[in-house]
Amino acid sequence: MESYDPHSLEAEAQQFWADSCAFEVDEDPARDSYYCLCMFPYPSGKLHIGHVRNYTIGDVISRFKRMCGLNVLQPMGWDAFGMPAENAAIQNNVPPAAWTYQNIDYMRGQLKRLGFGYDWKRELATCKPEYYRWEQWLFTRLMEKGIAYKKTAPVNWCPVDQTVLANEQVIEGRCWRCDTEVERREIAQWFLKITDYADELLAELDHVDWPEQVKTMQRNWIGRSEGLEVEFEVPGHDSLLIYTTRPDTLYGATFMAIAAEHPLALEAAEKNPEIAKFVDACRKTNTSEAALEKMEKLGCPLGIDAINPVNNESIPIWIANFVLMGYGTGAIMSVPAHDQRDWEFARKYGIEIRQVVEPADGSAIDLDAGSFVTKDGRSCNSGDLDGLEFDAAFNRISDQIEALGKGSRQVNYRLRDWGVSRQRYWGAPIPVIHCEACGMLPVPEADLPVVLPEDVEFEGIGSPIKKMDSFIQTTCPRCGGAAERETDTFDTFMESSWYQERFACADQHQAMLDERADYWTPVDLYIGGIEHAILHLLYARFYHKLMRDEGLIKSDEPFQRLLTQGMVLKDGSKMSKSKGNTIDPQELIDRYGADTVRLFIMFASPPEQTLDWSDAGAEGAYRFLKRFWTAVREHIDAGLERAEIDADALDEAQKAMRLKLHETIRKVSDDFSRRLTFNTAIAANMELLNSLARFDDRSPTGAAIRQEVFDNMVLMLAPIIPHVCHRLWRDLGHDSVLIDHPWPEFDAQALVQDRIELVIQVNGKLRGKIEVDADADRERCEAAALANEQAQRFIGDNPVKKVIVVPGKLVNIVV
RNA sequence: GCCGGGAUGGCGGAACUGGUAGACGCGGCGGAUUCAAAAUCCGCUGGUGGCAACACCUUGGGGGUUCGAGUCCCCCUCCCGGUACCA
Repeated sequence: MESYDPHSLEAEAQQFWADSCAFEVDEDPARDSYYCLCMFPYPSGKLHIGHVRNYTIGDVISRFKRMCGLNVLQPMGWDAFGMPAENAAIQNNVPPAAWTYQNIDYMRGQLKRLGFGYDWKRELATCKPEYYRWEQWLFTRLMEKGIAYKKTAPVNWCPVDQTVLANEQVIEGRCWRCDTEVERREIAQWFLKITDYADELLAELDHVDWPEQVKTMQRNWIGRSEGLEVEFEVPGHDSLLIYTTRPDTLYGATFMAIAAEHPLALEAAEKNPEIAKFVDACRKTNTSEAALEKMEKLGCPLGIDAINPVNNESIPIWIANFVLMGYGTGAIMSVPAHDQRDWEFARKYGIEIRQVVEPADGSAIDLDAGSFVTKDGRSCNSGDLDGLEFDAAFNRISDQIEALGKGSRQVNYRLRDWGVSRQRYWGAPIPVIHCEACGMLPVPEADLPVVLPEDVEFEGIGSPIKKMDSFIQTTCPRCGGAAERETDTFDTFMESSWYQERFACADQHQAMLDERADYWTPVDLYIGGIEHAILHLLYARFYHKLMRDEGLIKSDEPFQRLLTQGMVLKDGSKMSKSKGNTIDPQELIDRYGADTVRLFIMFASPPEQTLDWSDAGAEGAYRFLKRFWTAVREHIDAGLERAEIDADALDEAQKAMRLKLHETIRKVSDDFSRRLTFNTAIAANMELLNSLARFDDRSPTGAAIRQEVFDNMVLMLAPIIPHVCHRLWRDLGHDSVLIDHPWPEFDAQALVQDRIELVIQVNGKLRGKIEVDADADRERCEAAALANEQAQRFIGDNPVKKVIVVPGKLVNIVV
């Protein structure tokens, strides 16, 4: 008998798909399309096991949808710009472009070896000018619309390396390369006004078929709030503008806090060395929110007071290290009695804590123990707000402030505008020219793309184009005089925000998108890691709306349905190169073949669940494939005569075998289409094979049932283990092409049962099982249960209080 | 800190709508086959007690709702992801 040889049969199947261009698809208005997209990889070197999981899920669903008759598009490309290429360049003296293209070639080979059904003619890499030129083009349009604008924002600065650091490059407040304490620096950067779209981004979450947890995270991230903007006068200086969602607590404001970079702070620092020292110390911190929230909260009195507009009281202004200039107005009002952070700050510095909200029942609170944070109380110590509940107090004080001309009601968002400038080399150049005379100008469309020079040498750690005259020197598109190019590049989230549309028309070189984008998109199913739940998925939604408003596409949202794959962890933590715990699947592919790797990763857990990786069970997947192969081969080699199956003439064992088969088809179909739980679909097929191993009927009817089981198993498993199924389908005597064969349907008649099992419980505990006619009514089930010997034993002399019958399932006797 | 998840045998997981906890697989133990081993096949395998029939216990911890809770509610612990310049 021919033994299972995955490597040769996988090569053969892959050759067949390649020769027949099996996965190249075109727009066909007569057919329903299905666009299944997996988040494209960053070409870091080799595939890791998280990629294998992600892409196997996508391939399984794509192949399944194709068998359901849909016109399926499954493309693949490369998110090719990013920091690791620069780090590799610095370490190994290889240009980032060369390193990246080399990685792409290797990883493409790995993807092909795994048998994923991609339409490779649509392949794209975001580092190619033909791709990023359109991003540059859209950006110039956004500059003209005022959606792209420039302002200063904080970055992490290493004073020794003289370079900007990513948050990831700051380790416990220090530079990852030279261990120097990192400073915060304000520099001018480009932003996209995502806040203009905040309401739409919020509202349309209701129209997409996404996991509720992801929608919740995005809602919280956008963080819409209604509050009051209030102006506090500062005698002798510009007034302070603050925003609060708790204007009902204005009477409890006992200090103001401003950022170290605030003009008032800088002004005071010039005169007062104490303040200057504090302001300087405030800069020695990471810009990340987590770091800011967790660091010790420190303050320094400014020696200047602000006037609270509600009662004209003078309250001190403090510089606080937890207030950032870039976010909001760089100033906040502090109400220690009703905000925990303010409470801790006030206790530390001996600032007054004044209660202005009391519990609705009038009971006392202990402000020595902590702040009292609630919207379910009543105002007190607040002038004419006293006794009012939150909404009434909010409205009365807001009316008063507005009447005084000291502020107005405002809707605010936690969401901040998207900073897209990076002071790095390996990214798409920002298409802007600086002219002394004419200012900042977008690069004219005819001059696009602004091509990033790829043949560069890294001297030190900064971006090489920042000192490359041939790149920088240009002429002003308006006055024709000498001018300089912007040397910052785009955030790599820009490229990954629109590739889903570009895949629909990747060969279009006259425009960013064409009408094919409207045929394929929105993406029917987008699959990728849960770690992208906020940033990438929010930016992509925003970018889609920008393209829509530019007339490039009709739909409102890019991804109709979202499947968030759980992280693949190793020893309980996220895999990363820096931790050295990435898992290379190549060894498993070499040893067992692609089908085993695909089967094993899909069997290990359901897609959305976090998976702590261990390859200990791979042998089991390989064993199943061998058993399956051997069972089919034995059936074929036996060559027994097969009869037509006559459902009415089957014996008990034959009926039971067909019942098991059709139950399995029903379950697996549901797992594939609704639940997306491939682990249970595989388990059901394993059970089916186990049942078949015990079915040793050699009669013509038995052989026909065995053939029916194998045909259907091959069809059900084809999306997961396509290579071996491709081969077995042919060997089972079929001329058709398996990938285009319709998905099997279960035979309802085979599922009909005469007798079913009922569970008997006494007081909710399992005490026995009985068999009854499938159509037995409540009374008969109850009577049969009460008559059961086991049940009797546990009922004993106790009176039966109640009997609960769940039809078809159980009888619970309550005593 | 804040936001979102998670916790079930030695391990990965199953239990889909509140109804038999532990499907399926790994590992382990025993057996068949073999000169022997690998491979393969068959059986057993949550814990405690018991010769056994069987009983009791058990889904991170504590409380609650219910005839019945892994599943729903409240509180807590630990772990994971995100936290705007990792992608």
